[in-house]
Amino acid sequence: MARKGQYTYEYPHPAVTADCVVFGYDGKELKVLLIKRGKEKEASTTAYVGQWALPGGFLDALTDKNVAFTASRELREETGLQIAPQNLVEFSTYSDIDRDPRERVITVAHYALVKLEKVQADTDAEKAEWFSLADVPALAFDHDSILSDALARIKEDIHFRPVGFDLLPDVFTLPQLQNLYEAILQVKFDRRNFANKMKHYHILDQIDDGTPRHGTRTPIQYSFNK
Amino acid sequence: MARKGQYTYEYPHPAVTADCVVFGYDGKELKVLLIKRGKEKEASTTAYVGQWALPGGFLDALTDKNVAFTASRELREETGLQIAPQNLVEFSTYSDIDRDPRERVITVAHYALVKLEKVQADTDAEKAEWFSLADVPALAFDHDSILSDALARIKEDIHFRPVGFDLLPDVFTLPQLQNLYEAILQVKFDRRNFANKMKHYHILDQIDDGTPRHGTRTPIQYSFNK
DNA sequence: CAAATTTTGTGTTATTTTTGCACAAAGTCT
DNA sequence: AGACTTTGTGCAAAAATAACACAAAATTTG
Repeated sequence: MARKGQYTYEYPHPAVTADCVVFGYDGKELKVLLIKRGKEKEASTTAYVGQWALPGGFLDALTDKNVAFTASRELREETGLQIAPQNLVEFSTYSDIDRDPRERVITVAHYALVKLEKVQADTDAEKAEWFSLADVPALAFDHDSILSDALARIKEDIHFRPVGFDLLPDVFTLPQLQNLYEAILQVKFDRRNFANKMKHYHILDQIDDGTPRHGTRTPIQYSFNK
Repeated sequence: MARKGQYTYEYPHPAVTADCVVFGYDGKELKVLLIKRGKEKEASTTAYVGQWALPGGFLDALTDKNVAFTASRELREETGLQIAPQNLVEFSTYSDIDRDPRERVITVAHYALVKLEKVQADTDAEKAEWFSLADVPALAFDHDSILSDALARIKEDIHFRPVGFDLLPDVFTLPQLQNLYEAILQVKFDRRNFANKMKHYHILDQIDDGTPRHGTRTPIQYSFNK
């Protein structure tokens, strides 16, 4: 462990952290991964003990290649999830002078989209938990703002990037895809128009098309191509 | 002035800076404001001396309310331009471990759009200069990347925010507005379609409509409403 | 186990938005 | 004076979007 007061500078330096808003989708609702603060004994983690917060932590200024790397490393340490730095999308920086009671801390916020089924087993239940958006408690620091900013950002990004790729299982149904869009955008779509639009993009491969169907309740399965 | 080695921390801290990409428009081309490094004697400004760079500087961790405030302050100090923090749009953070040869420096990049005619007189010609995008020289640090990222970001934002508001004079013409869009998006529009679309948004007030016109070369003048 | 309810797939038409295209007059340049 | 450039204007075709109903399979309910 580092000796106290080892690092000195001519001018005051802030601490820099990287936080992660990790979204998953269970087929019904959007979920976000939160950690409970203070269970781990980190010397400097003495604020907001016992409160829920976004996973994240301090940049190691000597070794972390960049803040996305910090975010990835902290996420693994705090939740067990392994998400590569290039899959963490930086969306905003939070730098208000009083946002952390301990010292000046700037945080660079990232979001990530994961296939819940694939990572749920990796989640370290001792420290981390998946919350439905409606059930998210009051969070530490300014993490409420960060979370709502992340949601707003995804609402924009969904128009340009195929968010479904990342959030849905490899095999999924059109109702699932539509439900995901509705969960993110908070709107309702007409089923026929939604299906037509998706077909028009040519990003879906129909998997099971052997059965004769017309009027059925078991939906057709699709996968994304490319 | 601060005594050397006055600020000590248990863990290494990076320096944090805020940089500004300030865009202006002269009616023909997009311009960007650059400064020449090293003319001012700042103790820590010993890298890339003599090179052009984006204006910006170190966060004062003890007094700057947030990084937008830092950006605004440094912009004023380095170029003479006064742009309020809320008019600086943060768009990305640059944190690669070797991006500054002196020490670990994280920079939070902002962009701003200004009416060139209004601010050109304020620009401190000793230190700062407006460059057409085509004439921008190689920049210090990773500022080339920052500039091109800023341009990419504006190309997206122009679809949602009326950037013309900020870049054009209070009174302007449709050809000017179209030329601005073409300069930013690097495409050509049909004059009739462009005019129709703009009219459809109902954001333009026609100023001089007393004269009988049909076929003319002096374009109609408009202003933005609201 | 029968009836009611929910869920799914499918196609056409109307509306809106976007795109492509031509000419005549005013000003500028030579 | 003539040639050239710039500006304003409108309609028609094409594309994208939005509105809309029914029949069969599966599940739930009584």
